Amino acid sequence: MNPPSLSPRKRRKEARPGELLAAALDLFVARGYAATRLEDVAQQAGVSKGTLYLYFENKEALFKAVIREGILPVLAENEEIAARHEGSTFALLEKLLNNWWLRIGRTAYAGIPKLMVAEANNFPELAQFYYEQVISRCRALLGAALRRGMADGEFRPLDIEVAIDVIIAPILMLLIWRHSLASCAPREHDPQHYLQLHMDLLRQGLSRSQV
Amino acid sequence: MNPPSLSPRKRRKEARPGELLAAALDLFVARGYAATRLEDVAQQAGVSKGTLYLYFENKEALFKAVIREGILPVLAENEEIAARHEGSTFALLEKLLNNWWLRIGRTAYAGIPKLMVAEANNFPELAQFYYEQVISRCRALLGAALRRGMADGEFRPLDIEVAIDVIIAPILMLLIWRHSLASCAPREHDPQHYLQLHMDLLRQGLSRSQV
DNA sequence: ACAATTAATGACCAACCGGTCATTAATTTA
DNA sequence: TAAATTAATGACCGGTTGGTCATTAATTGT
Repeated sequence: MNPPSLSPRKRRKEARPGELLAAALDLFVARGYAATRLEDVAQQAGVSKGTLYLYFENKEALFKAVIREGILPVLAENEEIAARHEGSTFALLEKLLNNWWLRIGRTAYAGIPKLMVAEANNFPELAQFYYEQVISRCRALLGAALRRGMADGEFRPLDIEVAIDVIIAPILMLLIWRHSLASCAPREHDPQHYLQLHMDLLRQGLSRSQV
Repeated sequence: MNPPSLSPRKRRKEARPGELLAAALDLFVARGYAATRLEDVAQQAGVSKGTLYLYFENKEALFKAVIREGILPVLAENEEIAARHEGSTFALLEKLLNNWWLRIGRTAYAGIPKLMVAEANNFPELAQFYYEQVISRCRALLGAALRRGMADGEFRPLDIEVAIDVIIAPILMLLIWRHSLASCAPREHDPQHYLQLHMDLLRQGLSRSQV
């Protein structure tokens, strides 16, 4: 039916998974989980749909692999940073934010939080996975930092669990906005500037002594 | 084919649109725009799919009608509150937040921001509509308040456009969280408590004089 | 009572997509 | 070189859904 062997059908067992994961990240982030067709993922990775199923059991496994390969290592890195840190707790918050920006915020992985928010209700399996693997660890990390800051009097006393949410919210919204309605807005804001203002408000808002 | 007139086929031209809009809001919020089947909307409103198309041209028109009927009136209300307000600007922010909570935050409409974020990329038509009708007006309202607070020295000087985003972020994330991954979290936080903490941080973070 | 009007129905269509599997062919082994 | 192995393919299946339209029947007017 098609011209014989016009397709350069090469066997590259080692490279396929990585290329499929990269294509999957791109398309999942651009279109969401449900709306991403596996045939498109395969095509963008330069293989056929059948080949994708050779390397990943199904759509869900493919998605989980994207998270595992891309997000979890950065989390481990930030946990390491917190463990090694000496100095003011606010400086630790800045370090964590900075590394997060370099490894997630400015990369394609920045689209994952919006995707999870968007699909959580329709794919509870995925939501559970993401909550346990990513969110709970993030919260634990930030919670420990806040406790540290309050314990030595750098921060004023606050409900830790609630404060975690309030503090992370603008950071998450930055990503969510840029991956959803930002295209409708007349002008794009500078993310560095946005994060700077958030940290400014936070420095003054958290402080115990009114500097 | 089916038992004759077992169905209580009643003609209720006046009531149908409202009932269809209520059902649509419920399902759109629960499942998202793309994943909501119009047959389910019709069924929940007690009519057949054909009847839905008698009152709304298509899925998009149905969704826009939900926004128009439910969200825009509240926006007008808040614009009115701001116009009439006298007293400190921070008190105005509290008034606006309070009315927003009563009319949107604690109702089913609270699910709309998550829906828009989730579907914006795949339905640019809808995103444009929402940005122009809702978001730009919200931003204008908050921007005017911030300008007022800075002009009379109550707030310290900040980049208005960026501050709008940073300040709204935790409020939006409250809704987004509750309509997405909250079901995975072990314990539910009290939204009033969350908003209170946000306003506390903000009062101290925005203030010029260090009270 | 009977015809005219129109609200309401639901079978149907075309398009779409996750996942399967028999077939093809690149590569390795002997 | 020939046989064995396995990477890669793509036609196909079952299930789904937005939207259409010919038909049915509730209501209204005379």
